[in-house]
Amino acid sequence: MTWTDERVELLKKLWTDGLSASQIATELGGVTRNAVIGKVHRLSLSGRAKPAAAPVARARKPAATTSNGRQMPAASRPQPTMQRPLVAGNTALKPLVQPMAEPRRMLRATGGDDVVVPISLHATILTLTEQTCKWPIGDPNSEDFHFCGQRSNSGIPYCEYHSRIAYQPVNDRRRERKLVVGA
DNA sequence: CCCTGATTCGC
DNA sequence: GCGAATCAGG
Repeated sequence: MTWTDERVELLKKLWTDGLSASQIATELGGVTRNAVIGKVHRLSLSGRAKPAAAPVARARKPAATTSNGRQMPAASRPQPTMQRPLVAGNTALKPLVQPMAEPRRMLRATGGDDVVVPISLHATILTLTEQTCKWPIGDPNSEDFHFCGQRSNSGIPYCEYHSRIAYQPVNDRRRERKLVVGA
């Protein structure tokens, strides 16, 4: 993938909007979060709103050699200054995607299994990753719409509970259960 | 373990 | 310039 003007612009927008590098990478497609971060640095738009933040000097690896046989010219490495960083990292000011706190609900299946439905984490489309439950909750047309957001096993789009609903065995004859889903 | 951004350096 | 590897940290 190449960094076209459009992609760079989108990157800038999403980054300043406070999205994480991995989220931006997903949004852009064809790039990893490392690529995004690298580009962000090259564009010099790293510190997302941290006017007076002291630069954080990071010492990397003490090791002198890597598997490639790289040698670190330790003498030429920039030395840490005496400055005491006020804050490390810029994650703190990252704007919350969800301003509204929703009362959490517990739902139960009504079939008698007495299975507890996971608490909704109010995940949005941008919050979802490879291993967050993508079970939709609520009316997609509503502001309140969100996803389950529970951790799911690798490669499985739903959490344990919602997998059961999603992948009900077809052979279980007359096992129909009216399930209260969504909110 | 999942995630976050930061950094280095071979390409 | 690019981004994988690797780091430190939550």
